[in-house]
Amino acid sequence: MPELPEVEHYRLYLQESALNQKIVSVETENEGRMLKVPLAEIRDGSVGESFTDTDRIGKYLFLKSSGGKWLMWHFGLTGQPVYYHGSSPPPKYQRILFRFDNGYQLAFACLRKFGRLDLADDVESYRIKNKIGQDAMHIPVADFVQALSKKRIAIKTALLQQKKFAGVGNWIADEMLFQTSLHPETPSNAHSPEQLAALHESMQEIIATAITEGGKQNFPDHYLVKVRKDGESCPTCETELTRLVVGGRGTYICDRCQPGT
DNA sequence: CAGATTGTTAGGAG
DNA sequence: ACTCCTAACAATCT
Repeated sequence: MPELPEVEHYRLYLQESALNQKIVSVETENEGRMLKVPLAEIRDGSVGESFTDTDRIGKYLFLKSSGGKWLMWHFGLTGQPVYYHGSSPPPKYQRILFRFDNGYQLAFACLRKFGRLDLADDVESYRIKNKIGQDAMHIPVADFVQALSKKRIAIKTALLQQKKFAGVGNWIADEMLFQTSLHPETPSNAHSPEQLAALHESMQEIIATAITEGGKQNFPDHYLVKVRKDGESCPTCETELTRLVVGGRGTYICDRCQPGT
């Protein structure tokens, strides 16, 4: 669920709620699997400090600590930050908790525990070390075209890889291919530069729309995402949608609008 | 109840 | 060393 636009919302949410309050503790109950470094290191970088800034690359969110380190949050499939007052009940599936000295707390809630918390010296070195690509919102069209021209794998699988550019997830990839009338199983390198440029433009448009619109109900009617499920029909031609599995992920297409080669 | 869901990665094959 | 593919991960919903 949390793809680039949702993580951007999380970033703005934290920017406006969780900054500039002294952190008094970090707690977790047996959720070591969500920590990529020992809890003691997270505590060392946080307790007694406060968060002073936010950043984001693709689906990776960063919170700067006044101690100098950055905390990296990755939300996996079901993760969510929740800022709330300690007198309120905790959110469901709270896994990791930061307490502030003003009585408020910041939870990493995560139903399926695929979320991850990590420490970084700085955002750019973390990006390089972990081989995360440029943010999908900011990658120049030439770099985008070049990245996809080299791969033999299915275009949809290529779009989901975070190493060339980061932030595209399952529904955005389907939406991009639908809007450009491309078939998800066509080899990435079988596309013309013009087709790839169109894909880039569609990616920018979808991400920008998703960030400003927020909820999926507010997307324009011609978007696939509004009807992206079994039994629904194509917003353009009303053909019933087809479900495929591409690279192990559920994929919806319109056979008529996206015929492939 | 079997199967799908979602993002990422470890592991293995070529 | 590289590219590509699959399965695994957790927990819930259909």
